[in-house]
Amino acid sequence: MTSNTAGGPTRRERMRAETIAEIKASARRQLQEHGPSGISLRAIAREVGVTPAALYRYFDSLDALLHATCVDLYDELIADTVAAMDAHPEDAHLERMKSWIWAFRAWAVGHRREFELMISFPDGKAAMLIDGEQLERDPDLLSRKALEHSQLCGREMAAFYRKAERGEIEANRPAELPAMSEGLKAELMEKCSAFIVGEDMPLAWVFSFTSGWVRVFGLVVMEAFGSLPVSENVDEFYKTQVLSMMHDFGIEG
Amino acid sequence: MTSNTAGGPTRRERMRAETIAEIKASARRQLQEHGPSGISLRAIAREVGVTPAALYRYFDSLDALLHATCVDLYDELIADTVAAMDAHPEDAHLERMKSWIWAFRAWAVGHRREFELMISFPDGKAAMLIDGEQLERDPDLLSRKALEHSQLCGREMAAFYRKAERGEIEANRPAELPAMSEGLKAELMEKCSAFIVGEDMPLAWVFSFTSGWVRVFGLVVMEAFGSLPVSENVDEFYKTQVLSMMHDFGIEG
DNA sequence: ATCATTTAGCTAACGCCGTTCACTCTAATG
DNA sequence: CATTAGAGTGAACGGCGTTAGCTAAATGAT
Repeated sequence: MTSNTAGGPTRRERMRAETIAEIKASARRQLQEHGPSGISLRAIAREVGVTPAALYRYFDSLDALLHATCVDLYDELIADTVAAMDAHPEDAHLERMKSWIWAFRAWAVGHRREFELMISFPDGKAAMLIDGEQLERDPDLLSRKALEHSQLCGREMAAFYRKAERGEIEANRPAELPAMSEGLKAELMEKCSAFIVGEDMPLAWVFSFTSGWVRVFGLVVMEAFGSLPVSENVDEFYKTQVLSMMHDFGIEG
Repeated sequence: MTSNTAGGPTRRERMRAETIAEIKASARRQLQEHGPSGISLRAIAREVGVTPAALYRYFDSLDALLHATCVDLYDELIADTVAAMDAHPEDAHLERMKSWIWAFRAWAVGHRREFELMISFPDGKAAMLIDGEQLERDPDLLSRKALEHSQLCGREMAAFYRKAERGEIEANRPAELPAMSEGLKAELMEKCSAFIVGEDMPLAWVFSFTSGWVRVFGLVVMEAFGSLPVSENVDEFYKTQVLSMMHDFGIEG
């Protein structure tokens, strides 16, 4: 057996978990100080007080450690976002969506180095079948985490739509939908059923949601990487952008 | 004297330029194959057929080489964009702006690795005064290149506005402007006078232009980094986004 | 044509880096 | 208590960016 009589984690397991946490913390520190490419296995070992080789008992490679760090960062972003959203009542969907945006922005700008790592971490494919045996590093885990993050907003959107449909809140029809092929319509509906789990909103809502998602992403990336053409009044600029997006949904205020 | 009697470049200068080109080409190849962090000075030296140390006769450091490469990439992007825009007559501002978007997108998606380098290259500050002597690496050169790129679009926008103002083309007032402080208004006008050189457009146009710029940037980054929620019908999705942006300017079609 | 100077390139070395392998010691297991 | 699995070590390999000192060739001036 791998666990003791009490069923809890073994002493060894606790020690191991603690070491892993220490390693990750050190990696994180280096990430913040020297950027994604400045993370050094040997430096981590030095900081943890251990031989470089010892780290291989915990991670298959530096890449694996980076991947794990990346996953942690997503979890952190998601936790922060959830906390921000939960500052508003469950049915204040609009406010919760705004909080989602603000939390995303705050996190990305406050953790530029981390955000850089998350955005540019080599996608999929990197992990493949080797001798028919699946690697530990799940290629899609990161995409799934990113999806999980966006779903936080998608869910609110869906709930908002439902309420509007029932006439419980004021919302006009989203702005006029551009003409598009059946193919694009289908793909939008399909891909966005991933964002907005189990709900089917009309195409106009899905389209506006996707457009908004692109706009927010653009804002956040530009600000984090320093190419936003507004710097002193960024907060307010975001607000005007949010207003403009809400307008697309036929919502004012 | 450093040049011969004919006034043209010396034999040595020609050789030197050729070698530099060779080095850059090799760096570029490695960038495409192994990504920004996979560029190795020693590998370049190997490929060029020279000792690693020899490269220091041409670039102060690997970082300097990367910086130079980055500048070249911007020039390439700008050249491509200009060529695409020039496929339309000088006064077809709308078409030229669309071409700008398409060229940007095509370049970024067709050169993901390069785009990654350009976006994440450490900004400013890196180059500072050393012993009161300016370094060769100009910290703002990259920002200026990025500006140059966006100005290509800004100029068309300004020209379009001028024509619309003169009543030579149909264009309604841009959509209603969200309320904003004098501070933001001033900053928008100021920062965007950088995009739209020498012209002063009304705030509503400047705001819509900036919003559109953010949207395009979001689209391009998301597609290049694989987080765009549309994949099969991307072309068409871009078109709908462009239509939606044009709508913000009060333009249909 | 000769000499001095500039310049491109070399070799060798330094101190980093990620990774592997064989080994030891210690702590948990049966 | 004997066995075993796990954590850790030390040494090595090849690769990296960078520096210093040297050589030889091309250049420019006399």
